[in-house]
Amino acid sequence: MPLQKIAMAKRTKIKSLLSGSLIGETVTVMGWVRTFRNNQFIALNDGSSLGNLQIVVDFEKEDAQKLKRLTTSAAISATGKLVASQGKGQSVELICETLEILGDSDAEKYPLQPKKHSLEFLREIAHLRFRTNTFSAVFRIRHHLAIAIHQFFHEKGFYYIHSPIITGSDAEGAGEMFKVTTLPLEGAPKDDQGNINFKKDFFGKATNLTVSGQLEAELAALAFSEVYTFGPTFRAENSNTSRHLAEFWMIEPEVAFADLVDNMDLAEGLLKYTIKHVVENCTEELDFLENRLLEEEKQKPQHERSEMPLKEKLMFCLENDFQRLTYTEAIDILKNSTPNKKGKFQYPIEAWGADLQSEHERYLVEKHFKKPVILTDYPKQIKAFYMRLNDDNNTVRAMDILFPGIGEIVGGSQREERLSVLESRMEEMYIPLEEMQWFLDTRRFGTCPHAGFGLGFERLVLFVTGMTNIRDVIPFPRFPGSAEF
RNA sequence: GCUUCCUUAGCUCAGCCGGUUAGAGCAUCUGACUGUUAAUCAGAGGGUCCUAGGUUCAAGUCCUAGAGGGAGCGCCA
Repeated sequence: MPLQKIAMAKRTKIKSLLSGSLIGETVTVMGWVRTFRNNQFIALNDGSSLGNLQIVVDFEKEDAQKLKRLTTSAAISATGKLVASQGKGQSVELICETLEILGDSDAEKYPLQPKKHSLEFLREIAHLRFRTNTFSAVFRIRHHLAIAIHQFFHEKGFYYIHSPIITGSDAEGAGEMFKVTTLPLEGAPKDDQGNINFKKDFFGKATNLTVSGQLEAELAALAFSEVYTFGPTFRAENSNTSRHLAEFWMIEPEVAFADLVDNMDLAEGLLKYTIKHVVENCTEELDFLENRLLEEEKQKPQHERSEMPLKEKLMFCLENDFQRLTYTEAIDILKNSTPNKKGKFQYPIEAWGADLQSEHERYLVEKHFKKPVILTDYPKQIKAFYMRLNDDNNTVRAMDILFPGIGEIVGGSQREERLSVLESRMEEMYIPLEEMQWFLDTRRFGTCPHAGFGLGFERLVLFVTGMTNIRDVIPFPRFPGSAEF
């Protein structure tokens, strides 16, 4: 039967065929050829699962010219009977009755081969890497994590708030911002002082891409009690690491009538809920990624290998409480640690008040406690203006969650709800008060204790998939010098 | 932004102390085989050795600069 006579909607997804319940039925499948072996066996993938469907063609009856077009990544439609497989590698297979090539794929030019490619190479052809097992597993898990996050908050009665992507506030204080303007780069209108006159710009003022939805989420939290945002955020920092992106997705819950302990409980609960969701719903993908990692580890020297396979690492994270301690306690541990005494730290710990470097965080998480760590009550000098000042007048009710291999995955705090304290903190840190009156109104009209945090979505995806470069867990990564596609 | 390593066929890599016509596996193409599992077997084609200078009788190999990439650091999520 020619394709035109089959409604596209009549196709059956490969995932449901692989479950075996449709054995004996005649079905139509559509997908992309992964391999074509022995002039008989097509491994077909349609993205519905990691597994391929084996399609058996009768090369003695089929047109030889058509079979030559069954190249890697050609799109085809096949109709036939689903039967139990005679071969050993799969439980079911489709005995092909009609075969149609929907889209050819020139084998001489197509860059992907049925073999291992380096992640660096695939990053250069990010538009095609969806078609590999590794990236299909990663992005399927990314989807499930996003769904789990919404589900978690919805079940708890949180409302999903859409904070703006273009922001008129330039005092969010979380990093360099990308400017948004329709003014021409050359010959932009100037004011009396010779500065660019943003009154002539599209919005009548200077605007930027948001670096955080937190301040807007606080406005909503002081009406809805419990809200969260989940959207893209942008940082124009020149960060060249495997953990930073210029465009990334962030989850920012904000809760009224909550303190720092509630905040830590919420964050730990969210992380465990979403990881558990993936463990339960993405078994195939986790198995694949775990094996991939094991293969990769074989190439490495002993001391660089990770201590646990992927799934064990996730289960360990689910089954153990995160280690909670104050910054001050952490400094004591670090001061008395072997690497500090032996001068192994590049930045030795000498006095209270120093910001912790990556090497210190890694020591605490990977060597000392060997599990996720929540650090609280940092010196006020190294934290943001909106964090609640403790009675010691020295530390703030901040918390960072540190994960093995990732570092900081969550940063949050109980917010400063006292207007006068907040105003004096803002003055100390040179935050322009006059531009932040809308924010300060929350502290004027029915202020209350509240807390919230930001969770870096890609860092969560990194942890759950075991990938090591953040550019491999977002479809089209943006970072300094690169905005392809 | 800083430190460090890398760049040789479509991909992954070898190429010794600077010395003849730069190699392998996979992929591709041609043929054989026909229940394969990254199929197998035989054969063929495929190179701006990242770019530009320099040293040298001689440079893929040494030096300088630039471009691209990785890892680490800082900023953070």
